[in-house]
Amino acid sequence: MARNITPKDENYSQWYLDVIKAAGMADYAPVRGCMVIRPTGYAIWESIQKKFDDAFKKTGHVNAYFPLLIPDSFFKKEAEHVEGFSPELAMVTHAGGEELEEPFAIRPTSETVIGYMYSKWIQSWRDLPVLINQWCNVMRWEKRPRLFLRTSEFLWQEGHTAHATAEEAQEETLKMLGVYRDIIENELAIPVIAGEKTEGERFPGADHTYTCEAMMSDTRALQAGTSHFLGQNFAKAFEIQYQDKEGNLQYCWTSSWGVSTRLIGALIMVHSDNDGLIVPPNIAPVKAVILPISKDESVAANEILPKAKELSAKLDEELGGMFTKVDTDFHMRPGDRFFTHLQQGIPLRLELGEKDLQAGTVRLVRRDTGEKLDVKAENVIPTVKNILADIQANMFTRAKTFRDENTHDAQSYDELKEIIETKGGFVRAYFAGTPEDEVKIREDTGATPRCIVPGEHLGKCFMTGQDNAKLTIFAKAY
RNA sequence: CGGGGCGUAGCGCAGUCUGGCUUAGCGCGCAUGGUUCGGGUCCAUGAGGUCGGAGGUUCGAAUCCUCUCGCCCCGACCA
Repeated sequence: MARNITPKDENYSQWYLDVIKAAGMADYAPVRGCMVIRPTGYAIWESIQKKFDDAFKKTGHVNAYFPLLIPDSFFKKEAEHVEGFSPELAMVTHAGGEELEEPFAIRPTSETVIGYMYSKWIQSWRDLPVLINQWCNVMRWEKRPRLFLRTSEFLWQEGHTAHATAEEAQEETLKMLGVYRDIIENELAIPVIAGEKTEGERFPGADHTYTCEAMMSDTRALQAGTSHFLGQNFAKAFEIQYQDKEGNLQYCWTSSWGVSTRLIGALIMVHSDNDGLIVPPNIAPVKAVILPISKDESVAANEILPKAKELSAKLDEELGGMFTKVDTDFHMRPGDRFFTHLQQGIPLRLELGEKDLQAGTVRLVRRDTGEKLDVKAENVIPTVKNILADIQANMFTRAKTFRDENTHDAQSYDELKEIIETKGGFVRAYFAGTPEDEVKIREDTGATPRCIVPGEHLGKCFMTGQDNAKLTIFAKAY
């Protein structure tokens, strides 16, 4: 058992912070609510970034960059957007030693400035669609920050698209939701429910908001990615207009979608254990670590190390990239070296010691299950490939089983309250209430509607009693 | 912003009530040497502090008083 990590069931929040610290992923910055993402954490972000970026490019998007500072007045152009964001804006009021005539907001999201630019760029139906993404940092002055989950500044991508028709924009919104779902499930091994948000949980300025909703290992919910159909709200606010084939001036239909470094928080809370971080092989910057082990440092360095390097090179070639690492910290005892890699979440450890050399084997140890396996040297490469695939699948299945076991149905409001209070987790119930009802539910139970279950699931609303209410997931959320 | 707590070595803390017995300690970590070595060895030696800051009381302040800065937790808030 790791001695530097508080057990989950003792204090979940502390466990989460301890895992981050033990893995060396992040540290607090001198500015309140801000964090430094350290190399181990940043490598995971780069790995996640690459998966998404490749998928965006495949679906026809291109990257661009818009400025960090946005004129304050831009936030006043879309009524709901103002209301949603002004409380958490950070402003630049002085520059060059003088007070600015108009303060600049540090972007909390870029719909406004991108809308402004799109209105200049888009003239004709021939200019559409515009499919642009940007990777950047944003700032939202949150009252209660939490590493990776809610920091004042965070890294993310925001896609912003403009289309000629509502149908096309809606299709784009759902397509990107699907891309998110695919990557979060198949690469991050986090099962999600990809559904629409209720009115009260909608993005300020959107007509429809969709989410990938995940369950953490304490059964609370986390929004892991969102995609918004913005209708013509921003097009009208920023006059994003084009001439159609008939020569008529039309407003565009826009969408926006984003995932952030919050996904790293999700990764930690879904998969990790009391020994520390666990990263799925598809995301792990280092998929396997090879440890030459010997009582005699010179034997380790001169006799075993070359074999370890050879094995590493072969594996990298077979796995298609630099994905293994050889541990040369011979001055450390094996136990210390094991823990270092364990806590960094490296999926697989290959031990190459004198005993293994004599037996002609390599010992493989899985991070996810702790299972140990002695494999004949000639079978190491195919076995590693199989085990990595198995770890990936196992992590997803394990998370999905956990989520399903902690999902319950409620027929009435009383039942919903009771489940939230006693069992927690996701509660499915038919709901057709107003945003005011959502507030009441939150005040009564602490839970909020996370999303509407996709598909046609209709029934009688537990709150209003009306028919054709949609099956909705309620949970306490981060 | 309301309620509570805390600032002493890189981290976690004791000492503060009852000022002097501390040259400000302890654990972890770190450095060096030895020992050990397949899931966090053991031992020795050592480096590391303007006790958050300013002012005051006193022969004497980490300790008492005043002011001030910051952080954490709970609540409110959080597309």
